[in-house]
Amino acid sequence: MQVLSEPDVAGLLDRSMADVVPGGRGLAAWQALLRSHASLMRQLERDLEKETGLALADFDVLAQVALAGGELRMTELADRALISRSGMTRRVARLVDVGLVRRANADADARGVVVALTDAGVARLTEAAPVHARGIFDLFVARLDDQELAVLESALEKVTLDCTFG
Amino acid sequence: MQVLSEPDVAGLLDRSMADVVPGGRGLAAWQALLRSHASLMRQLERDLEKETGLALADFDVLAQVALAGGELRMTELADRALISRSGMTRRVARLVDVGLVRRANADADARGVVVALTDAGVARLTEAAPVHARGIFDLFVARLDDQELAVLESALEKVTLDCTFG
DNA sequence: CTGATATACTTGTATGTGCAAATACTTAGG
DNA sequence: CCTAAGTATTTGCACATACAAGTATATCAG
Repeated sequence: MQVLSEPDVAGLLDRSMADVVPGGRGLAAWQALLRSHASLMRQLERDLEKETGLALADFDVLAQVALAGGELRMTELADRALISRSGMTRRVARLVDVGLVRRANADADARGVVVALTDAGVARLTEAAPVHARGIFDLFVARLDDQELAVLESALEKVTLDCTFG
Repeated sequence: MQVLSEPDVAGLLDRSMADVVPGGRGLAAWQALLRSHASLMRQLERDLEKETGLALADFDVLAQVALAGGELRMTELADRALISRSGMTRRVARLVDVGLVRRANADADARGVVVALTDAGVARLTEAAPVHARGIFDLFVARLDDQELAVLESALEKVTLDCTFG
């Protein structure tokens, strides 16, 4: 069935892209980035949830606080976890409810809040970290050689923007 | 302030990782993947929304339908857009409301639905595609050389899983 | 033809998200 | 001091999402 007003819908995108991106160069890499990220995150999320009952988003908060040495301000936490400040407010609220994290006033700034791990949070993180590490290793690191990892790291850093949002 | 029950929270993760991932090999690449993806998606989403009023998620539906030659089944569309089937049901419903897409019964399967672009959808896609293509080019393709793009493509394909969900 | 099982899609439900506005505090200027 | 502008965080809101269960159709064994 030919529709006269849409003579070549299939080529529409190809042509638009080709006009802007010479030869479609790099588009396959871009799509590989989208697909790999989506599938890896999905799998890691599922595995972690199933084996530890912890959502990846929540694990990330615990991990970032630990990596920072035990406590972090909300804004810094949001930046490192790559989500909005308001999103972090709610995540932390949930984690406080569950008792994995506690909030305290920042020493020198009455506006500020510092988030720290509770003992239960440390215990939970200690239990979950190896599971997640294992997942990253099996699904990502182990499938790539040193050169690929090195190129990935440097190339992906080149295309990383520092757009905070809020 | 030393807390005896948490002697070295900072090292907790490093040690967990090191136990599983020898030498922390590849972790920097993993983090670069997370950061680059988050920042790029955010920026592309903002730019497209600002310049065309179209959400990236909606653009993606139009683009996938066009790439497929004009029409696609729901399940196939969900797979290609990397979201759940139920999510796609709602996305398409929104796009139908706005008039960018139409639904029809699949020819040989009364359970099936095919999604196709309306004239307005084609027009909108034609307008938005160059904007998005330009964004991908400026933020991603142009910052990398041919070898980096080639390694990215092949390496990221190696770590892509085919985990559909629903 | 019939019942069992599989597939395509949608809906109920709970939850997570970002933006913009609101709140509370801080800092700089006069 | 005291006001204006800036910063840290939280809420109102609207919306997007996934999972599980539900509905409708298809397929296949006997």
